[in-house]
Amino acid sequence: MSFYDKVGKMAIGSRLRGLSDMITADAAQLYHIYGVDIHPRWWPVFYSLTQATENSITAIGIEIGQTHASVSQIVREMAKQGFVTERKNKHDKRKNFVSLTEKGKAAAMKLNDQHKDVSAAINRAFSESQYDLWKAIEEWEYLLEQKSLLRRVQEEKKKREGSMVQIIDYAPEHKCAFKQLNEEWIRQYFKMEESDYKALDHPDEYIIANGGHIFMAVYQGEVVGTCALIKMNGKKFELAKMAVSPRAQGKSIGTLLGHACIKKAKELGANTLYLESNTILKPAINLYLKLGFEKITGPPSPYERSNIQMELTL
Amino acid sequence: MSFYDKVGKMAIGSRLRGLSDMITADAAQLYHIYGVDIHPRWWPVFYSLTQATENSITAIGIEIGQTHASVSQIVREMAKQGFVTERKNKHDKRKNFVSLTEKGKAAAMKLNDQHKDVSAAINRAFSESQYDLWKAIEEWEYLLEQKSLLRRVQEEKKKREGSMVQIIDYAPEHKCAFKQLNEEWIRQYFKMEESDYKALDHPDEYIIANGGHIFMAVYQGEVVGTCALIKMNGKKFELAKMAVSPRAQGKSIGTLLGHACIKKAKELGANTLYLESNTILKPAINLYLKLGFEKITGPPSPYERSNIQMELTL
DNA sequence: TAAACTTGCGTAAGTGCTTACGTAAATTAT
DNA sequence: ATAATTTACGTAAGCACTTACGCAAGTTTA
Repeated sequence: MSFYDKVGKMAIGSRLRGLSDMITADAAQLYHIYGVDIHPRWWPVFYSLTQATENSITAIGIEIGQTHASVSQIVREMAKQGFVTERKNKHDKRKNFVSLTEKGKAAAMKLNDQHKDVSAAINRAFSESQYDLWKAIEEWEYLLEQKSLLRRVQEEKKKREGSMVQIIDYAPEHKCAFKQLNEEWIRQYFKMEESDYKALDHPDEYIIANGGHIFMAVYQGEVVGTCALIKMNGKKFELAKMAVSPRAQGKSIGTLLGHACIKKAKELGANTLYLESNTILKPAINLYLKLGFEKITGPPSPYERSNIQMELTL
Repeated sequence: MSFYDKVGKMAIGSRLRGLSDMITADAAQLYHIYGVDIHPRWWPVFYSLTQATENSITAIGIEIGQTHASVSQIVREMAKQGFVTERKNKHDKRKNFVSLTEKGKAAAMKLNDQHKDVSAAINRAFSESQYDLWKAIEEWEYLLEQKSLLRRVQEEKKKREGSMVQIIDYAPEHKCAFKQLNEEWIRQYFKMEESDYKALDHPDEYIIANGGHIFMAVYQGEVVGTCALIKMNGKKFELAKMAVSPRAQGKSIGTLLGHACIKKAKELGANTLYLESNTILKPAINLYLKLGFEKITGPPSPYERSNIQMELTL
């Protein structure tokens, strides 16, 4: 079994390149057949110069879709062989205008024939083929323009890693992790407050014994996130103490914790979920919005850092 | 209008390359995301070494479809970074066995995840697309394997040039060209004989006045080929004095002359065409066979160089 | 009107492969 | 058993581009 088959379609890049090489490979011989002693890479420049009698380096580059540096090199080589002449522009002395010499024009004539024949050969190959390579390339160019391969892979990574995250119920051995995960982000953006210590040091009493719930997110055997449901009254719970380790970000762990909390709240008979946050925590606010929370104006919060309140009706 | 559009499908090579670059462009960043500090081009070697714990340079090259030189370079770079170790083979001291170090194995683990995600992303892109790029590439690989682009272009060239060849009737001003074209090839392979001079110096008397016919092939204003029909008796004509200038070969001029002669012979009421040739003139014999002539054994020829006789029943 | 920026170009160096070539070891032929 | 060939590998250089950088000439801004 070949490498391509083993690796699968991931090798599409190499394969495209291989086919391109296959097509380009004969190019050098081709020019020989037509009796023009030029390098294949000169062709686009030749073509460009037959369209406009005179053109500047950069303009040619733009036209043929290459860099000015590449054109500059090609022109130097062509000039050495006497196919083109260079001439500084009078008005703008930076510009280097290039034009075909008589020898260049003669070669261009022959290249024109070659262009016809190559086009005909390729068109014939296209008509022989069942799958439309041209359209397929166009489609992929479009697809990758819309969303780069990098982004596509990142999405797959997130999905795969997300599926490896387990959301489990809080247990006494998580007490330390519960506090640490929260303290980490609070200290980064704000400072620890009185109410923080109450909840983080005594989750059993303040949250669970009070009819609430705590979830922990586990990734590869390590606790990397947490989120709590705190009972406010019979039908209303607060979503609080959500924290995800920075080392585990980009795995949609927040979303998973959020969904788990919403589900649990419903089970516990809640009809409303409430939360407090701060607008400088943009990714968090975005997450809450995605979960369906809406901004409200409620009673003042005991937390100093709170500057936004949100609610979700279940 | 872009260069690609102007040039048409001839640019398929560049376009393939462009797409390949587009796909490969993100590769470097990709590795960074997965926390492995390697060059993208190392990937196939990594992959190969995870399959077989230890392998030689050339064997890896064959597996991943690259040259041993390429692998040798990659391995040198990888070894410098401590991803692989090299070990001379005991039995065959030429061989250099390469294997992953612990660091290499750790990186390979991460690369495995990356492989999964990239494959998934690409497969998803394939499922989003309407035209099957993969099959299209496969088809083109096959098409070009069957008949290289070079040969395809040569065929188109022949066709185009053939269509520019005119077959005209002999006129007195062709006398010189008629002799020259024939003398050229006869002297190259054999020597001029008595009968040659008779026909070539006096085509009007020996061929035309005798009820035969002569065709001349003209390409770009120049006489580049000729062929004569010599009347043997009422119903039988000899196809003779066929000559094509070496400078005009590869344009199917022989075929065009042959067809013109066959058509004319029919018009002149012939039922049989006869010819004499020599088996060292392989392209000529092939042409005659293609025109429908078959080998016969007839009466001895007046030409020394003749060692084969052929006939075509009209 | 000087300073800051932009544009056009050339040159150098890098990229990821390849071909070409040289050397040593192993195998086969004589 | 020596010579000729093949194999395995490393190194260099080439290919067709690119990016990076520097310089000079133009243009805009303060």
